[in-house]
Amino acid sequence: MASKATSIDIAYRAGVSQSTVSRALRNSPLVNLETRQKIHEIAKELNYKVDKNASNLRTQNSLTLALLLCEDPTNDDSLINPFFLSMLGSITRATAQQGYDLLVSFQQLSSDWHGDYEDSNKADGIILLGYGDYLDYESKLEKLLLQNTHFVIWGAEHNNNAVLSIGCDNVQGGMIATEHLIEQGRKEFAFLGGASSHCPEFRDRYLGHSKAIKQAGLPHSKKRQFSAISTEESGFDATKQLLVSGQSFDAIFAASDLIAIGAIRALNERGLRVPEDIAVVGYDDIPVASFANPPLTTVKQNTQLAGEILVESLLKLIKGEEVSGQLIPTSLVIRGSSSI
Amino acid sequence: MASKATSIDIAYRAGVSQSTVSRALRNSPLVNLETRQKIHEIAKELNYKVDKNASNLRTQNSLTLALLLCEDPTNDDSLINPFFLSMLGSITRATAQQGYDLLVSFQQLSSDWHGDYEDSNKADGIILLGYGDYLDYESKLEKLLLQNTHFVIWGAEHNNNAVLSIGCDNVQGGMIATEHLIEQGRKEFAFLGGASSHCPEFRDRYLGHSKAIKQAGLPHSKKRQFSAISTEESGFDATKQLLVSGQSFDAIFAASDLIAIGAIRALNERGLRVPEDIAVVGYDDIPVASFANPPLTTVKQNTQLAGEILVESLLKLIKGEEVSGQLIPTSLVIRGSSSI
DNA sequence: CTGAAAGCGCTTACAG
DNA sequence: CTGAAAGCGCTTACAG
Repeated sequence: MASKATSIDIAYRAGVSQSTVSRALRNSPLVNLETRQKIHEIAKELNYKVDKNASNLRTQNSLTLALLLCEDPTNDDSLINPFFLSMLGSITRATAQQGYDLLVSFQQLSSDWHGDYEDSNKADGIILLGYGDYLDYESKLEKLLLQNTHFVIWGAEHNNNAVLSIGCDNVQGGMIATEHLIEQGRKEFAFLGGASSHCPEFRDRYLGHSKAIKQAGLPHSKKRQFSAISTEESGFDATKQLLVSGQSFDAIFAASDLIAIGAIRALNERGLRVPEDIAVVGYDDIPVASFANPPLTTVKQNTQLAGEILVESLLKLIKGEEVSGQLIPTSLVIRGSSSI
Repeated sequence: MASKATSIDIAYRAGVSQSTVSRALRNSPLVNLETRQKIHEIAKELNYKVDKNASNLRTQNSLTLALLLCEDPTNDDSLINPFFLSMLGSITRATAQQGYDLLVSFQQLSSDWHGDYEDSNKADGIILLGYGDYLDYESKLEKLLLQNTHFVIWGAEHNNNAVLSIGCDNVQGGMIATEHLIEQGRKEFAFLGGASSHCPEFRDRYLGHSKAIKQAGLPHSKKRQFSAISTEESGFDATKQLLVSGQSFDAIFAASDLIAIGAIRALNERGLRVPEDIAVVGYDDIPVASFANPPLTTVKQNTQLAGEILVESLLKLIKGEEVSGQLIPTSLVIRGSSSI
């Protein structure tokens, strides 16, 4: 094939200088309207597209964002948390809307990616998504800050104020889930999910959960909290532990839908019916939730909005505008697993 | 912050020329080992990363692939077919393994993306994924070919041999699903999914389905085929139509899991039990499948392998090596929806 | 083994 | 409103 057209080819055909072509294509008002139109026509004819590498090199920005999905290495290789997949969708859309491209990468928490994307001018900023162990994260984030990398992270608020984090209001989510269970007349609540600072999102859900119980004047016991990571298996195992613990309970609030689905399986195996014997509420509203048996009541995070805010905030950060972290409110989706 | 380090900064500190730095960083054996090591050290110290825009501009390639997900505009904005999401995961991984970056974009079939990525030198090649109407596609693909764009598409074989397509063997998939139903003693089969050339993947599944029935010497009737697109709603509607059609049937083979799940819902509403009254088999093995009620028997596509082959094929194409389309075999995952 | 130099294709002050 | 020119940060023939 003929090699790709350049702005010089266009200049030649239009009988103007290359600078004028460049201006015209960027719709500079400096260029005579007629000339501009003619140049646009020729560009279309030649199927010309501005070379991104050249223009980025010149302007020193890339109009590209990088999305790093940090997977928990404990997870199966082929399984990405469906919640993140949904976020990925909304981020892709939001990025495109702003006229940026999106570079996507899955990273093990262990790998050495800090700032790689921005340093090599591949991206103007980075969005970090991940449910990994929070504390392992810390040092990497520090390094990113040190390098003045532009980044936003999805999740709980950060101890370090310099880190811009956007997340759903997990405390509020834990509250509305638990309040709903209380309204259903439940009295003894188990919580499945890590409640330590290793996973602040789960911890905050637990905090909201506890708060709702106390506000209702019901007895709260830490003994009914069982750690789990966000997989069906882990939820299954945690529920087994709960069952053998001898703790009595009539409701489970799981820190994620996958945990909740594992819990339902464990309950069923034990001959317990959901919701008649035990009400179950999950978190995330992943696609599977509505197809679970029974359909899962769950706390929905507005991924559409979250993606938009994440992208907008990052762009503001890049442009040097004022930005602050945001908490996005959650809502409860009531299905069969919690109400008879 | 200090502005980003360049190869000149390194050259200055190392007391060599910038060309030598460039060579050393690319590990050229031309450069003295000692010098090379020193340069690498300094680079690390300065947190230097080769500027991608500059090097890409110079070498005229981008070490980037673009993934275009073409969504059916009929779909809800926020819902991406879970099968594609799984493909996205495997493609991301395969791309990274080959040392390439991945640009991801969701496109409406209607938008004017042809070759945009490659023309602007943002990517060396394009992977197309999508369940859209096949025929609408045609003209775009022709254009891509005309522009000598490097691309692979996921899906059925193409009429136009010049188009490199990688896909699972849909005929074989349709066969193993149906053979399984026959083994279960079923005799009258309904097929849910479009069987026209608008959607060759579904059509091929239908072909395999029909073939298996004929091979078993069982009666085959086109009247038991009902069109559906890959959504739960469409599966629900198609099953309603099937039910009012008066056709008798004891098994349903759905062209996708989402269709199958919709079918099960429609059957249940009608008071029919799965699998006792009607056996159901789906296609894709999306995450939801194992959580369906009953768990869905389905044809599994090896997305891991598919992603790898897609990426490898595209890279070969880019490098000008010999490539040809491939059919990836499928396997059957037997669950409760088809066997009692 | 190393350096000086050209050039990838743009954008944008500067001069007119 | 337009053009000539510099320069973004690399890679790589060319010459030594």
